Order: sequence, then C-alpha cells, then structure tokens
Amino acid sequence: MRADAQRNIDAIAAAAVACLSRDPEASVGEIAKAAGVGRVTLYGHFPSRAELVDAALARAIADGHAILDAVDLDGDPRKALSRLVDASWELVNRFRSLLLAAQHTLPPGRIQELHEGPADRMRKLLERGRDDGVFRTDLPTSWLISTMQNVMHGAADEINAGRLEATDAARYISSTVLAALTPPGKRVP
Amino acid sequence: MRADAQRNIDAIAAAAVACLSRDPEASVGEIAKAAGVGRVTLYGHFPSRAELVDAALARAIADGHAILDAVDLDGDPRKALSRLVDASWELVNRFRSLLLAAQHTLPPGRIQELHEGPADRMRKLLERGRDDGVFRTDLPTSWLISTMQNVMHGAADEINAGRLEATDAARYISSTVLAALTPPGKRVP
DNA sequence: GATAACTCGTACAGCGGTGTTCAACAAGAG
DNA sequence: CTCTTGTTGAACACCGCTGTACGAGTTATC
Repeated sequence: MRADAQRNIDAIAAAAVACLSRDPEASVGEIAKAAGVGRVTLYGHFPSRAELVDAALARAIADGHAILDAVDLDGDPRKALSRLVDASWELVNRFRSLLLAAQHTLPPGRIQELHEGPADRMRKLLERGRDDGVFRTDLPTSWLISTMQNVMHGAADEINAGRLEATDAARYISSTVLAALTPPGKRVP
Repeated sequence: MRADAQRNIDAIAAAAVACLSRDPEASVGEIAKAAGVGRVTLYGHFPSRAELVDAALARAIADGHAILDAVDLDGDPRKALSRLVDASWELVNRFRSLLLAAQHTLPPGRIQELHEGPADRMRKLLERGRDDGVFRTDLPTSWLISTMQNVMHGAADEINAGRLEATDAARYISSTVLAALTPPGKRVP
C-alpha cells in the first residue's frame, strides 16, 4: 500500500465524518469533493456507500473513545456519571446526524455492535452505583443506558429546532438523568 | 365536490397513515395502490408528497386526540400522568414510523405545530402537578414534555431492535418518567 | 529513471422516485 | 337521461443518486 493511498483513505474517512455530521444524506460525490479526491478514487477504497458510512461511524466512535478516556470515573458514582454524561453529550450532539445516516444505511445491529465500547463504559459505572445503592435496580441496565442516550438525542433535536439553548442542555440532561436513575424510595439529588 | 371524491380522499389519507406507519419511505404509488386508487387520482387530491404526509400526520394526531380524551386526568397527578403516558405510549409506538416520514418531508416547525394539541394536554397536567409540589419546577415544562416523548420514542426503537419486549415497555416508561419528574430533595415514588 | 501503484475526469448505464399529460372511460347529481 | 365531475392506466420527461469503465496522467517507491 502506497503512502499517499493511506493518506487519502484517512482524508476520505475524515471528510465522511464531517459531511455526514452536517447532512445525513450527503452524497458520495460531496464527500469525495470534501476530501479533495475524485469520486472514482473514493470508490477505489470504499466499494459502496454503506462501507463508507460504516468507516465514518467507526472513526467517530474511536475518536469519542479517546475523549471519554480523559473523564474521571472515580468517587461518588452520581458525580462521576454526571461528568460522563456531560462529555458524552458533547459527542452525541456532534455526531447526531452521522448516526442518522448510519441508521438507514447500515444493517440492523451493526450500530449496536459499534457502540459496544461506549456502552460498556457506561454500564460499568452504572453497576458500581447500583452496588453502592445510589442507582435503581428495578429496571435493566440496558434500559437505563438507552434512556440516557435518548435524553441526549432528544436534547440535540430540541437544539436543532431552536427550542433549547446549547448552554442549558448539559445541565438539563444531568438533572433529568440523575433523577431517572434514582431508586424508588430514595431522594432525588 | 362529488361524494365518491370525498370518499377517495378519506381512503387515501387512511392508506397514507397505514403505509407510512409501516415504512416511512413508502412511495406515493404504494399509498395509491393501498387506497385502491390510481396514482393520478391521488395527485388530483394531494398536489405533492409533502401535502400527503401532512394530511396523514394530521389525521393520525386527530385520531390520537380522540383516544386520549378517554383518559381520566383527575386525582393524584402522578397516577394521572402514568395513565396518560400509558395511553400516549400506545399511540407513539403505533405512529412512530409516520413521524419519521414527516421529519424529513415537512418543513421544520410544522410537526411541532401539529402537536400543539397533545402537548397542551400534557402541559396542563404537568402544571397541576407542579402546583401540588409533586413534579419538579427546576426545569422548563417544555423540556420535561420533550423528555417524556424521547423516552417513549426510545422505547419504540428498542422494541424494533428486539432488545425490549413490548409488554415490559409501558412499565419501564412510567417508572422512568415519574422518577425524572420528581423534584430534587423529594422521594421517588 | 523505471515501474507499479495510484489518481483523475468524463462518460455511461441503471435505478427508483416524482410530477405531468392525454384520451378513454365511469359514475354521481340534477 | 344527460352532463359535469372524477377516475383510470399508460406513457413521458426529469431528477439525483449509485456504481462501473476507460484511457491518460501523476507520484511514490525501489
């Protein structure tokens, strides 16, 4: 593999992330142009649109993974969760449109598969909080995780619709999620 | 307006609701066929796909409105909200795909406009509960309403993905929403 | 500097959708 | 019964997208 080919593959993946994050229906042609590459060259590296979207999502998640690594998950699980949710929210908001593209391009289950890493991180923290008695145990962790994701995605929609200020979002999300995770009978923080 | 024309308009709108509820990208041709009507006839009544989707969504919401009218909203606001959420969930689940179609066909804001009725119903109950001190006042009602909607939509997604049983959904949603609405410092029911 | 790897633009075929036209035909309303 | 209003299928032009083919040009690499 020649060095410039590798460089182009990288540029295309980066452009795909950028374009699809703006418009989930961005065409292959647009992405090629954004990468500074001919459409044919792109097809040389990614046989189909689906594989391109897959690569873009994988790249975005990998980037996010690195960012989330910097979040301190020790100490009070509620505080830790709040920190993790804040950081995750940043990412969800940024890649929201890309996810939409993936949803009607990738085969069902593939997205879940790519999200295993981030979900695991969340699950570990959630389980620690459950052991400490600060998070509820009457609902499955998978449901709680998807609820957090849904709240974040919803916030992104509200911002897009102009009904919510981006500066308020993080606080709203944290408050809502922490309340939703509180075990029945316990006080909301 | 001739009687059979009126009948056709009705059949087309009903078919649009049905088809788009199955597949958000159902073509005009499919809908016409489902209505037992020629494609040209359809275009005679609905000048464009957008107007057809608009009519379908409006119809679905009107139908839902009638169903929600049967829900008893008196008594303990938390119990009432639980009842309302259960009924709403039924509808959201049914029309989830139609909403998706509307989201990338109708101009931004139009969907919100059509949802004013249902949102008002929820808002009134929410405000009564706030006056009674059982729902939180530290977040805007609009945010709380959208959170409820997001939890329901998320549940629909989970069911579609096979990660959640439809029979569990209603209970999960109620528990989650009631916790999320609990004022800070109060106990989760 | 030779050679294999890579890229480029253009052009093409195919697909599935939308919206329109036309001329023949059916069915309500008076 | 008549006439206006509707309905019908087939055909058409149009659009933007995907994926492929080709021949000429360019650039890493040895």
